[in-house]
Amino acid sequence: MEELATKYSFDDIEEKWYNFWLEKEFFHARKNLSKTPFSIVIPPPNVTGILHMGHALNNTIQDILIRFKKMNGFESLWMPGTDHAGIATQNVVERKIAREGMTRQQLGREKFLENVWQWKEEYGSTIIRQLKRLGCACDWQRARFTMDEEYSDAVIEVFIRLFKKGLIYRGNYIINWCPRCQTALADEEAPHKEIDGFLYYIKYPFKNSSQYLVVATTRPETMLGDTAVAVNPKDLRYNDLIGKTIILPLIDREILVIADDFVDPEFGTGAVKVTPAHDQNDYLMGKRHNLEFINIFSPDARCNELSGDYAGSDRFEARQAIIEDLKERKLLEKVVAHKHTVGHCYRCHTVIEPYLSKQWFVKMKPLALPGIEAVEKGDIKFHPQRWTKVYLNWMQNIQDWCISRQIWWGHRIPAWYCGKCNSQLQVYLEKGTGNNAEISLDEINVLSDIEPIVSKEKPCCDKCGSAKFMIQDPQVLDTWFSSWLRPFATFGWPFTSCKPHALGGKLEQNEKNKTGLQKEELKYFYPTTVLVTAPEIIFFWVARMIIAGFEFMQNAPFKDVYIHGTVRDDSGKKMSKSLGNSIDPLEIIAEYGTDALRFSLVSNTAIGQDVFLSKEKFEFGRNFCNKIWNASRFILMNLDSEELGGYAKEKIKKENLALAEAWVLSRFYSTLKQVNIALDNYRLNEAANIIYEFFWHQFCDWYIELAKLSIENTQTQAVLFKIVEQSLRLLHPFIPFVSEEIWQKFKPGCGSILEQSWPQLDESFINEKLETNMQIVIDVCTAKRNLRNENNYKPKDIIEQAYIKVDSLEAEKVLIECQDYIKKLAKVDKIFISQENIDMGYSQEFASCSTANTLITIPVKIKIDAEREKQKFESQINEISNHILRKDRLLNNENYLKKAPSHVVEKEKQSLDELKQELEKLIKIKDAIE
RNA sequence: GGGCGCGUAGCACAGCUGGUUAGCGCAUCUCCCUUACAAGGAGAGGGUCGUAGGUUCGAAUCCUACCGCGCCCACCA
Repeated sequence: MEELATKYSFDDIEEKWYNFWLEKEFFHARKNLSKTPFSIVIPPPNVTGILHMGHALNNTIQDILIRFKKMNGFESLWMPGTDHAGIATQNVVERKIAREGMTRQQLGREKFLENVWQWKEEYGSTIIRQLKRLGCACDWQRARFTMDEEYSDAVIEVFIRLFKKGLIYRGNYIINWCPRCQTALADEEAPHKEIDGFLYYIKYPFKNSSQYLVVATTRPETMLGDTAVAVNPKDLRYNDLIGKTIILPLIDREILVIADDFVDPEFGTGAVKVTPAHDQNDYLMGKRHNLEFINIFSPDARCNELSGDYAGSDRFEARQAIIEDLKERKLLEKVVAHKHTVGHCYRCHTVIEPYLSKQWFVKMKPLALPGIEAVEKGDIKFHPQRWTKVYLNWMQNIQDWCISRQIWWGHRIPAWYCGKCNSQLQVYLEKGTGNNAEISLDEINVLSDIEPIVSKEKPCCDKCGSAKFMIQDPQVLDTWFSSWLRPFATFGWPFTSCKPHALGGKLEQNEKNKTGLQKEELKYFYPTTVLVTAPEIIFFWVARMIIAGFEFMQNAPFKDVYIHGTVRDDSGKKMSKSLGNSIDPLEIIAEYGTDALRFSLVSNTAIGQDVFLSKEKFEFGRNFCNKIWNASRFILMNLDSEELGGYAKEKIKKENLALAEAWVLSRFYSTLKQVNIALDNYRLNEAANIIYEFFWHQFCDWYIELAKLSIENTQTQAVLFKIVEQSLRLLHPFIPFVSEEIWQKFKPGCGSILEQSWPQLDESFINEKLETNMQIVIDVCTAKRNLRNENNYKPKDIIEQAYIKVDSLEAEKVLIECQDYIKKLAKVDKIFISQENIDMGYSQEFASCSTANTLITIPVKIKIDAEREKQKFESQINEISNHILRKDRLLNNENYLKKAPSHVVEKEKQSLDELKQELEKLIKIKDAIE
């Protein structure tokens, strides 16, 4: 047997086993009708992503479930992949080329996209490599990227289907515009944050009058686009002003005072400036009152030619300038500090500009209905349950989804316009920019007035019949418009990519087979079993996947949704790169090992609760891995290395077992039982902690120590072998690397631990009586150790003998049988066990201590302080008397006896009896001290 | 404005549908380098479970209010 290091070293081991698993294709799942499928679709990381603690937690949870189910005989599929992450990736590449002194506009669409693809090839798999380091058992052969050809087909197909159903439309609305990314954003992509701003009170003078109306606004710069002032019709202060004309300061436009219920008389002055092109509410008011929509900004949020003297200045510069100018004209009444919420771009955090533009939308209300019903009926369950409400609330109030983005990286919208038949597009054709056209936002707005032909391939124009002048819509789709198809698009749905092509219009045979197989696999694995994700993307992704599942597959995409908590630092702040408080999982892996990271993470994660982390917490997992390593090392050292195979076969016969052996087996199987329940209910932390407790504090602390007494014995060896080998299987999903490494030493040449079956629960080993008996032994040992510690005896003060007096024949029997255990664990040479008056034998040469069934005395060479000894027992007596008092009262309570379940009462009675006995015993002992 | 979560030992957390004397880890203190493991072993101390009511035979657990902390959603300019 090779010498093993006394410290577990994870260097080299992790990569070695990961490659081994890959080579053996353990992560690859196939349709297998003899097995039940278990499948998970990974929340696809962005290609720009690097592994952070949130990923580490999310993927560890999934990996545990995947490995657990695989060992339980399921066909376990973990479908991986990455998202193209339109805006995020485009931003990264734009920054990169900016360092080279270029802009994407200078490069042009085609060249820029080449750059992005290049970047993706180079860096896009970073996160995949990192997931591998984490040990993820993903079926990498199936990895799909949202921009893969096959996947893109699904995206386009879905767009076309929804369009044909009338569920995709174009509309002119106020959308969230990010002036930095220069694209529209969905509502979910523009989270509102509270900011400290000001409320500016501005005087709006009436025409031909010295009077004015004061309006309050947080964004004075938008006044350049004002086309009315609104008051509440019920507001008596302003009633007679309705219909009057105001001269809009700075720009000298005549606007009217209108009446609208929207206006809250309580807020500000009760008079609101109305900017229909730059505010959601004002837009609606504009519609109601037929106001003019004046867009004063260009897409980069600079004032445009409609903003008079301010043209060309940035929106925030314009704000300052306008304030100054208003002050100068004595039109600024006052400025008050004011907190309000403002939308921010979820990618670059720039303040959103509400912007009137023509965009593509998905009509969500009808699509959401089956997804609402499924959750209400419980066909899809959230864990923990509370997220159900969050989901339902969003689904029931769902807004139409803005899916067009004015960026280049993404799936291009399959809408076409004929440049020949639409005179507005002539200019555009003349530019000769064709399919890779770079179209400005204004031009997009022009396009939006033209009826498109929606088609995957370039279509022929309805009017002129030619495809020659067809121009494709330059916009791309929201990344989530591809992500929401993941549970089925990853299987090749809708299976159109093997279209008849050049070769005589026939499918090649293997292509045909491939499609057939994919269809069967989709049927087999869909719906997937569980989705594991963070609360942040319930709306972005979870809800939309459910919608897509019902719309395109007529079925929910998964049955369970496990929402885990957010990873926070130990002061409760969300871990993020920008806050600089993140702990890099790769650093932890390097320092403590992957298994330590995983085990620490999981044992710290109560279901659905946020996880608070600090670096020290990872020592917990590391120490445990080391403990497992050393326990295994000890066992290996004592097994016959030539005969390892024999231990595996050795049948353990219950009737021949010594108490400790029977006990540890009983403990093992109850542990297994509890672990199974916990894992079936997604309570991973509980499962981890139960195994931890068993392995360390029962198996190692007690059984291994006792096994040393009979380590030469084959049966002891067989028990050690069995427990450690089976425990490693339980541990494997949590700590795959170290469990494999050690398991291989116990069962060399037997494949992988991952192929082994999960331990079968054999309840016949679970025996309460036996656990009680073992507890007597444990109590005695603990008491003896205690005696020594509490009196602070030095070794020389003690004569290593113990006199144990027991109060029952049964306990006596157990203790006599287990003398050797006590000698070993309590460190005594001689034991005298007797069932006699427990109060006898006090003397100043003996220290004493009582347990539930015994009184233990040990001879010491120094004199016992009788007073102290007496006090010790007195305080015990006090404590027990209090319990007795309480229980007496309880058991004398008629209502209790009537209403409490009988087993509870029985237990209570029994416990009272025991306490009374113990009290009696303690009193006797105390009285004997004198 | 609505919704959700959390306040349990110095710190960070468990405690599942209410039922023994409320637990784990870290930290602290004492002893021990006992030939698997000092990343270890043996022990100890430390909590009126945020506050106040209520329901109940019985409350950390259920209800109500309040006080703190955090998150999410919402068009109050």
